[in-house]
Order: sequence, then C-alpha cells, then structure tokens
Amino acid sequence: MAEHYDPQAVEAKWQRRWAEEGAYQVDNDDPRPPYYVLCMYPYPSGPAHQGHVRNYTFGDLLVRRRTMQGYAVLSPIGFDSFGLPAENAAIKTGVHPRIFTEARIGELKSSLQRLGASYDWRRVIRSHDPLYMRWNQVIFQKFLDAGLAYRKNAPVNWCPGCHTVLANEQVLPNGTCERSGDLVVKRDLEQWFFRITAYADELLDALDDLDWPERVKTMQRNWIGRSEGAEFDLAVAGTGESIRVFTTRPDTSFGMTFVVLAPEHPLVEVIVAEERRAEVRAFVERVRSESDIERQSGEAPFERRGVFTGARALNPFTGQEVPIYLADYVLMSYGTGAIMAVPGEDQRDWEFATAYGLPIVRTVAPPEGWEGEAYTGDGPAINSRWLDGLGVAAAKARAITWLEEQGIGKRTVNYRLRDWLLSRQRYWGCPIPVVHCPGCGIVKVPEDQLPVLLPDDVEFRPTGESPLRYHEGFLRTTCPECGGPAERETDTMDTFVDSSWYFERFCEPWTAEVPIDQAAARRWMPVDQYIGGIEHAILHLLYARFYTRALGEVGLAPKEVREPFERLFTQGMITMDGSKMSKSKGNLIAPERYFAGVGADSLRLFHLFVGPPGDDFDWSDQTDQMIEGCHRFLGRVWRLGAGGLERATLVDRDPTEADRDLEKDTHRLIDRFSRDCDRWSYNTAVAAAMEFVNTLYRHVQAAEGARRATVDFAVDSLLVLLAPMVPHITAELWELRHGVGSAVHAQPWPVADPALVKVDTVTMVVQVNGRLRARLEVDAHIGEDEAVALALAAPKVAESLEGRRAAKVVARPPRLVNVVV
RNA sequence: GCCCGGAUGGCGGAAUCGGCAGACGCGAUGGUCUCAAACACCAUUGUCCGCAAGGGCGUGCGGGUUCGAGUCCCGCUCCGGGCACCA
Repeated sequence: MAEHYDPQAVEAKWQRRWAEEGAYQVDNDDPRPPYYVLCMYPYPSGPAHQGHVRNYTFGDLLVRRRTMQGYAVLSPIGFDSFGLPAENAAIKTGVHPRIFTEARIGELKSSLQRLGASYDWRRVIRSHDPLYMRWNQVIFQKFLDAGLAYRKNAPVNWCPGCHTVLANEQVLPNGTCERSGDLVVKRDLEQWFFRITAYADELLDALDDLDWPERVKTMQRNWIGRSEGAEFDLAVAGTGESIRVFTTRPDTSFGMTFVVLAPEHPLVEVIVAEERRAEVRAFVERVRSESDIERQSGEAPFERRGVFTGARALNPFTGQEVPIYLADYVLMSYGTGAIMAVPGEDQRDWEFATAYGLPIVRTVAPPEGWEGEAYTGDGPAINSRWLDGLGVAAAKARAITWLEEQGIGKRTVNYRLRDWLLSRQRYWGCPIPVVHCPGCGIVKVPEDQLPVLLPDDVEFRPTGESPLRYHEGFLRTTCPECGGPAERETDTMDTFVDSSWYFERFCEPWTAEVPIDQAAARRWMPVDQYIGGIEHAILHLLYARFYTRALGEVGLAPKEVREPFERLFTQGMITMDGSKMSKSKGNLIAPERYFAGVGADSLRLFHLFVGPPGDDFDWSDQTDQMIEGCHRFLGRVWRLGAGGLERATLVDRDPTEADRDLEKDTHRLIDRFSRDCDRWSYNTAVAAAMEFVNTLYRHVQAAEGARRATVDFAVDSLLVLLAPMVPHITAELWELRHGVGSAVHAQPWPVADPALVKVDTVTMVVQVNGRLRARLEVDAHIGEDEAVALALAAPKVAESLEGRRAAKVVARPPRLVNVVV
C-alpha cells in the first residue's frame, strides 16, 4: 500500500476500522468537557449530493478537531424521513412511502459513510420511527393542554399541487408554494396552530445574544416584524359604533383626513350608508374574487382600489368628521383591519387622497427644499395644536399619553408573525393524536394508546387526497371519554414539527420513558455549533427556537435552555449556472463518481479549498480540474509521508540553518492553520498547508535541506493538522510511520511555540511618494531612526530622490518607510 | 420602494488593524524524465512599453480623506439575497 496513493484501498480500510471500533461514539457520562456539533439532519432523498458533502464535511472536520482538542464531542445524525416526495412517489409507483423512504435512507447513510463522516450511529433518529412519533404526539398533547396548540377556522394557504395547507413561511413572496411552485389560494378551513406569537417578543429580543450570522438574525427580525404604536377608537357619526385603528404614528393624528377599513372588516355592513350599499358590496365582491397576487401587486390605479362608504368618523384629536373609505390596501389580517389615513406622512395615503380628492394636511414640517410628497422623516410637529414643535418621538409619547388619559386608546405592539399552522392534509407525516366526538368535541387519544400509527393498507389516489380520509379502520373510532362513535383526526403534522426538537432527543435517544431526558439535555444542550443551509434561516430555525422555549415551559425539557443553537454557521449553496443544483433541474453532479475516482478525501479537500465556506459556489466545467488539483496535492502529501523522496542530506546529522528554518515554518503553519480553522477560513488553511508542502519538497529535494528529524517533525505535524480534513489518508500515513498502535486522530491538536512563530527579520518596503522603490531585509525590532537611515541609504531610494530633500518621512517600522518630497 | 451582502488576473479565490495587490490552486507556456506517452518534477505566468535594465497602468464607475486606500467617507452602476400595500 505504501508504493502509491490508492484512495479506494485506504478509505475502505479506515471506514471499516472506524465502524468496527465504534469511533466517535460518545457516552453521556464521558468525563471530558462536552461539545455538541450538529449538522441539520437531511431529508433522505437518495445518495448524498454535493450540498450534503459540503455540509457534512464542515461538520466532520469540526467533530474530529474538537475531539483532538480534548472534548467529548456529541456528533449525532438522523433522517428527516417524513415528507411529500415519498408520498408523491407512492402515488406514482404504488410503493409504500415507508419502503421508499427506508431505501433512500439506506442510500444516504452509505454515502455519508463513504464520505468518512464520523457519527455516533447508535443515536440515529428517523422521524417516522414509531417511538419518535409517540413523543411527537405526547409533546403535541402537552402543548394542547398548555394552550400552545389550538384549532381555529381561518383563511389559510392551500396549495392545489400539494393538496394541503401550508404555513405562511412556506409561501414564497410571489404567492406560490415553495415546494411545488403552484399558485397558493386562500381557503377557510378548521386547522391546527401552534401559538408561536406568544413568544414573539422573546424570540426577537433573544436574537441579540446569539452568535449567529447577522444576515440570519436580520431575516428573523423582519419576519417577526415587531412594530410599536397605538390603537384607539373612532366614533362613527350617527351610530353607536366605533372603529378601532392601529397606527405606528399617533403623533400625526391631527393630519388624519380620512379613515380606511379593510373590505372584509365586520363593520362594513353595519356602517355603510344606504345609498352607497350597492356600490360598496360590488367593491367588496370584486376584491374577494381577486387572488392575493392581484390584490397585493399594487398595480391597479388608486382610483379603482377604494370606495366611499358614505359614513363618517370623528377624529378625536381635531373633533372633526372625516369620511370612511374601504380600500384593498388595508388588510384585515394585520393590526385592527382599519387605519387612520394621514396623507401628509404616508405615501399610500397621499396617493389615495390625491385620487379621491381628499384633503392633505402636513403635521410634520419637512426639511427645507423638500419636494417629495408624503414626508416620513423626523421633524417638528405642525398643525397639531398641543403637539406643535415636538419631534416625532416626543410627539408619539405625548399622543399616546393623551389617548390613555381620554380612555379611548393605548400603546400597543403589532407583529407580522402569525401563529404556526401545523396541520397538513397528507398521509406521510405524524398523525395529530386527537379524535372528534360529536358529544365531547376534541378529545386527546389517551397516552397509553400512543403513538397513533399510520395504517399501511391505504390507497394512494392520483387526485392526491389524503388516504387517511378514506381509510375506515383509521377514521372510525370510539371516543375515549364517552365511548360513543367518533372520528379520528386525519391531519398530520408539518414535518417542521419533527425537526423542531430532534436535537434535544439526540442527547438521549434511547429512552422510552420521556421524549427528552432532562439530565442528558442539561449536559449537551444547547448545540455548540449548528451547521446548515441558509435556506432554513426563517422556517426551521425560528420553529426550533419556539419549540425549545415551549418544551421548557411545559416541563418536557430543561427550562433554562431557551435557545437551541448557541452558534450557527450557514454554508453557501452549490449552484450551477447560478441556480440551485437539484434533482428536478437535472443538474446534479453526483459525489459517487468522485468517491470511485479520486476518493472522498480529495472531494472533501476540494469543498474546503474552493472558497469561503459561507459563500455560494458555482459548479463549472473547470471544477473537475480543481478537484484533480486537490487530488494531486494529496499525492504529494502521500509521497512525503510514505517516504521515497529522500536525498543524501536527509540523514541524522547536526542541525543547520535549513533545520532552523523548517522548524520555524512548521510552527508557523500550526499557528496559522489553527487560527484559520477557528475563523471558518478553511480555504486559507488549506492554502497554508499547500505552501508548506511546497516548502517541504524543497527541503527534501535540495542538496542542503533539513535533516531527517526536522523533516519527520514537519511531516507529522502536517498529518495531524490535516487529519480532520482528510481523515483517511492521514490515518494511513500515520499508521505507516508510527505503527498500528498509534492513531493520528488520537493525537492532541498541536500548539505552536510562540517563540518560533515570531519572525526576527522582515521585509521592509521603502516608498518614495507612496511608490515602491526598495525592499530591505531588516530586524523585526528595528527602531524608527535606524529604519529611516537604512531607507535613505538604499541606492534605489537615493536615485528616485534625485537630490531632492525629503519633506517628510513616515516610518512604520519594521514594515514600511515612506519618503515624501 | 426599504434592508443586507457582493464586484480583485483567463478562472476559483487571498490580502485578519489604512502599509509589498494578486497568497494558494486551476488553466496556459517552456523545460527535465521517457523510445514515446501518462505520471511526476522544475520554471514562467496581472497588463502595457522595452532586447534588457527598468518604467507606466491596475482591485465595478466618479469624487474625497490620508504620506499612503482593494480596505475609510460621499455619490453612482451592476449582480445576489431578504422584506414589501404590515398602517
């Protein structure tokens, strides 16, 4: 095996060895300090793709490195095994989703093993396992008891392609389904929700303390969309009714010149003037018939977008009556479904006022020379009586105080975030464990009957309807309370429910007593480093944060664990011609052919070397050549490690200058490599290793290279540093060099000697008027005077000065001297 | 529209605190080895002028600050992402 680098043989040998040894299994009572590394568990879609390779390479690297640094590293893996693709496959081919999914899990598992990823395979979680389903259902029932899960009738997002409802988070901004691309429509349905909005504030505030990419935190902040303002009542003239409005700008209330209700507002029918009823109804009908897309496109001219109700409201600030309109740009689902319109400080209101000939009163003085329309910036209040002269913030506070004194309003906070709709009208998911009894209403399935399992003998219809609805044996049941006939709930849970707590279950995945073993969770949670794709910035990462809190609240997990993921790293996507690689686009470049060719180590190294881990990478024609380059590098490492390059000088003798140089280079590599890894700059760490190998080659091949002991130290250090990145080749070479009893992955992570890292001479550049004129080797501790003297004495410098006197000399020893004339 | 990123050779990228732009790799060119090739190894490789020594230009565009700017400031262009009648 030593003659040449044979990745197939080496990788097979070590993968077998690691499996036999149970390497990277870790027990909960391990005395070493705990460290929890987790990659987002994958949906099993078949063999790994390049995105998986990248993700799990980053994870594996960290697992192995932290282990070498002396931690007990928890490194579990599982499979997000419920979901639509398996069911769609069943509809098409008739193969049961379980059979289909388990086959895909087998393929993905063997890809991961072929990659050399190190997991505690004993801890595997598959979301469709009956035991995991049981705990999913127990948690749901606890949430139900705690009021965190509830059922309500609401207009929900229905995807006609997927035949199910979707959460808001799963609908793209253009109104289509993120999975199927179908246009999502609104349907009024009875659905199950999780009360994530109860945690809106905490989910928002706690973001500040998370060591997460700012980008992701910003996305979550936008999604939660907290806005502070006030709510207050407006009396409707000539009726006993009042309209409650929400505004973030109570300071501009004196400028309210009309009021707008959402077309769906319940008071519309009550307040509408008789002579306008027909017109208003026609408008409401028209808006209802429009899709969300049409309605939200904002394309229609404002003249078509509203209607006057004939009713008037009293502006409590001015005491004046203002007209009440309906307009499609006011949404029933946000705030109170009614707004006070202030055209002077809101552009939409401005445009609406202009279209309908309504008055515009500015209540904030725009800056000098302002030529725009609505002014939304800060400035002194005007036309606002007792608010005049106050800035926006002060005027807001004063206006809210006044509303509260009058007893007609109060300070409020609104969120964009909606409760999480978790029911899905699909088969391949975890059943929601309740029955519907005509007499008793919704009744939980008793815990001793859990889990509610999916029946196997179902028919998958090409219409895509849930088979559970037509399975009499599943559907018909008896009420656990009254014993009478009842219907089982046929909705299943969103698969994001499964992924919202699997990381807690990993701490003690065997227990049949509780969903989460509290002692184990206290030991490992929160996850020290979570790694996954940016595409989960909102969905999964927000749900998991909610679940972690809710589980603590209902006593199923340690209450003190509020956040699931201490540090988050979001890796870039692998794209091809700028778009995401995917099976459906048919542009997958399967890792298998690289496993079979250059080997897993070369492919891993490529993914680490190609660029910053957080950046997207576009796969191109040239990519294969880069992978070849990584393979070539490993070939050089092999020849260094396995011997055969020795020259005459590579013997035992007294150390020379070359030995001191190589020793320093080795320590500098250790230093740089470690620091680069710490800051997720694997591409530069690899570059440093490549440079070092080039240096080593010079020593090994030159007539006056370093001696054997120095080279051995250098090569051993290199192997230890590379061990987390390319585990197989380093393991093999280490065993070759040190014998079967010694393992590279059991070596402690090396620490550089600061004295040797320090440089004693540096290249000082001398500039004349900022232009490079000379480079001098100088002592690293050179003083300013000496540096200047050396600089001025350099022939090139004197030449460029042409006898002119230096007007100024900027000295930054030992790096630079700049002579200015 | 608002909020975040980003733009550096033929290509992927580096430059960590305002101080040598282009590390490392790919590709390309030349060479060594070989009967020949593959492999491997060595050298050159931002660009323009020049036989050379050497010099000019150069980090999307236009300004600015500074002895000195890829890096800081102001104003743009283009690309990517997020949010978007959210009151």
